[in-house]
Amino acid sequence: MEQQRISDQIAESLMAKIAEGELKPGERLPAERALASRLGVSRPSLREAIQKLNSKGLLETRRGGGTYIREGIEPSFVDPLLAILKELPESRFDVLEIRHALEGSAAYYAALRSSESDKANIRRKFETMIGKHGIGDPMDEARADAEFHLSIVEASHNLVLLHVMRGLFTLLMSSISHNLEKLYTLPRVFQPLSNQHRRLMEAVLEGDPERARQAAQAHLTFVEESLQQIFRQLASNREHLRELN
Amino acid sequence: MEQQRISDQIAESLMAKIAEGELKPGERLPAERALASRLGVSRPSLREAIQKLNSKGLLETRRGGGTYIREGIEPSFVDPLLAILKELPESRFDVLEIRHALEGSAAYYAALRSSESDKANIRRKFETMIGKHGIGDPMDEARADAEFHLSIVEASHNLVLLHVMRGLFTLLMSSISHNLEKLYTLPRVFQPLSNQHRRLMEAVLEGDPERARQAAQAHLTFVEESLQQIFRQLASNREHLRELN
DNA sequence: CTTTTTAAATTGGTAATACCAATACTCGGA
DNA sequence: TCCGAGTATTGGTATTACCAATTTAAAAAG
Repeated sequence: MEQQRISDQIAESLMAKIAEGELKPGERLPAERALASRLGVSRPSLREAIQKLNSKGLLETRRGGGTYIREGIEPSFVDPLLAILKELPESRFDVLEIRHALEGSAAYYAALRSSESDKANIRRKFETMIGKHGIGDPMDEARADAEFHLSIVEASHNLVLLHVMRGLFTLLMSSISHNLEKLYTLPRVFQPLSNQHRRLMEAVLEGDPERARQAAQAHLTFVEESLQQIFRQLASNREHLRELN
Repeated sequence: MEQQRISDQIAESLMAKIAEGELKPGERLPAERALASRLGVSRPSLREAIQKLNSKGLLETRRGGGTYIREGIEPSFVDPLLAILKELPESRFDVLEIRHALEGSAAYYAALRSSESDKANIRRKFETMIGKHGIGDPMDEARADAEFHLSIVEASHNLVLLHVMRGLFTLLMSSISHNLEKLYTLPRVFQPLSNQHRRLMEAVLEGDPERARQAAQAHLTFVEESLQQIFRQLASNREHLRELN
């Protein structure tokens, strides 16, 4: 009675992989023949599954080119927001407030649920983030920072949370990208940041939920205050310029 | 130059025939082999078209039986993320975990920042929610419940938070709609819910951030546990049915 | 050495065929 | 008239082959 079409099973499994982030938007799917043999199914069955996802708008197929995962899946939460943020710069801190609430929980559940591979991934992202510092590309460093935080969110094994956080990061990146370098180049800001990241990671790796939550919240409080200072400074600079006119 | 897949052409033609009434709901489609040869296409191509319409909910296929045109015409969801998460039942509790983290903050900031009109709006939504109880439409009651919570989020004056929460509510509604009535019809569940709502509202109206946060979190904890119980009970019911076979 | 051209490899699209499994139907027997 | 077994029908899956568009890389021209 539990007889499910295998094309449905395939479609479900692919959707799960997209939802879990194993397959990222814009990425290319393996060729049909290769994927079919890897999944141990026939090519027609795989194609039926692909057509379904295609009609749902999750995939995009170009004849002779390949099958790609459609972009614009995350913006379902974010899309209307980009317009808002352009009109209302103050809402930058709205994003930080939400991160403050969410990252604490993410760290908490990550400490509880993370598998060994999750932990290895977090460590790897931490190392690359450290390695990016001082090379001179603040945007690259910011991306590595975001990926470190997202690796913790992934380890929380909450798919909805992962999607929301991804949306928030793209939002944050696009709204304060020009001010990010300040956050990474000032030594008296970077050193505490690095320490906070390390404490957060260690709490998660050791499986201490409460400490992880506190570490995440302390980190976000610091980021929030640092950005506040930077923006205040910029504002006062603008004031000075205005006086000079 | 814009070459269309013939499976798409078939799907389109079938949809047109359904729309024009040439194929009526409940009616049976010709057998795949017959229809394929009548349309002059191969069976795999026809099958791909059928799978697409199948995943859109327009057709219903029974192995060995035949393919029928579905009676109920449901509004098809366009949101890809929604489509994904609807297929993953675990995501229900993912949403609740996030609400747990976010609604506490929303209540906190609402207590700090709400204007007089915000407070009036919250009161109004609370009254309508109470008024809906016992009339017999659980879905309507659930909607009023959601609007009450959203009125508090609005009062937090965080636009990004408002958008995220709206998305989460539609997700929650669509994923547990069939189980919602249990949450509102059982008296021993409704009474505590109502009290929690009142305490949350009072804390916000009186401008007590910490109490508001605690009230929101206590409420979510209760909802989470109640839904866990309901789902566990449903699962055990299914077990019993299975034993009877 | 760079640019352009061309040919081969890769990839999705379609078709034909065979066989399996579940269902529907028919016909014979009670 | 009803019921049950057998058969035909129907959807599900796999295999194979070939076509068409694209991509890639090698080769040729500058």
